[in-house]
Amino acid sequence: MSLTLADAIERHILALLQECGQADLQRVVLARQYDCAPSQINYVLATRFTPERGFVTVSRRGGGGYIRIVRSGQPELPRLAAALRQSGTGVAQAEAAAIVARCGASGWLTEREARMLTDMLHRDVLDLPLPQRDLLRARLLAVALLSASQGR
Amino acid sequence: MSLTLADAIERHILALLQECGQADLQRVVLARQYDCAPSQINYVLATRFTPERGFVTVSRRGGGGYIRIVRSGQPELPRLAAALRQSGTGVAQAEAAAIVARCGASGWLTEREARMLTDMLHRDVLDLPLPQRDLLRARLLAVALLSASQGR
DNA sequence: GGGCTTTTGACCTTCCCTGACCTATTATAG
DNA sequence: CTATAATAGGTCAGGGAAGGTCAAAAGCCC
Repeated sequence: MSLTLADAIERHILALLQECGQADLQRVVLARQYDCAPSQINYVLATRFTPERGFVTVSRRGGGGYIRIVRSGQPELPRLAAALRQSGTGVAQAEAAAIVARCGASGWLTEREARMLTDMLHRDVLDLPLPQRDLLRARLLAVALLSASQGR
Repeated sequence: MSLTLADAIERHILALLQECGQADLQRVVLARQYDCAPSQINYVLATRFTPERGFVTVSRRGGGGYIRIVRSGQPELPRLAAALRQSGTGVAQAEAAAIVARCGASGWLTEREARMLTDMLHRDVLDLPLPQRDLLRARLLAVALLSASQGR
């Protein structure tokens, strides 16, 4: 559909990232290339290259200034998954729900993903006697979080 | 046999779908073409291109906004969930993966959701003896699909 | 007339893009 | 060394361009 300016710039930056795994650019230069206001670049960064979408940006002002965009893995989720796995202990329904809710609130999971997980981990669904039920829940949750952290 | 405006617009969109399997349109443009209120387009979408009838619509607002309608030949999520539940029988891993993949391909699930489900439903994760394992997988999948269908 | 579907219009939310102004960093003149 | 100029990025409010919602009016068919 009709490519907006923001979309075009997004692609440009994504292409750079594809090439080198990191995109260095100068705001005014890119703005001139696309014949737009420099702040448009900030708009693209703010709406498309957010931490929530797995990017971090660093920049420097003044002479020789630049903007650098890099893909950031999502360390939180793998770390959480590892913690769950290591503990080797089970996870109660309420505990799981709290973890999922926190991940949702901080943007690591979408609202829909959070809802799916919460529903799936309900005791009536797992339907096992108690020591095993919580263990299964822990495994499922760990796998889900790990899986969610793989790319986007 | 009176052809209402809504019917005409429905045919128009169906024709577009026939051509390319996907219909992209701009609301105001189509409204002008049929000399009607823009919200009339929404009415047609809401009454004729519903998930129940096998369509998904996505849209973007603001400059460069558009509406996209795609046919998803795949069974609707709640229906699938109900089928899984009713059958009362288990679901093998390969079967589950295929279902999830189809849902992903037709846009009912995001790529990430599909990956999460596939991973969660792996036999090593469920880790139960065989009649129960497939039954648990069926329950999990049904709940997940149902949950995913609950709004966006 | 009663109950359905269709159609419209007023109002809302979201997204794009810019311009004016601000802050940080470096270069340079005195 | 310090003050100032030059350079570069950051922020924010606001206007315009879409699409979304909802209730009320208008048709239509018993």
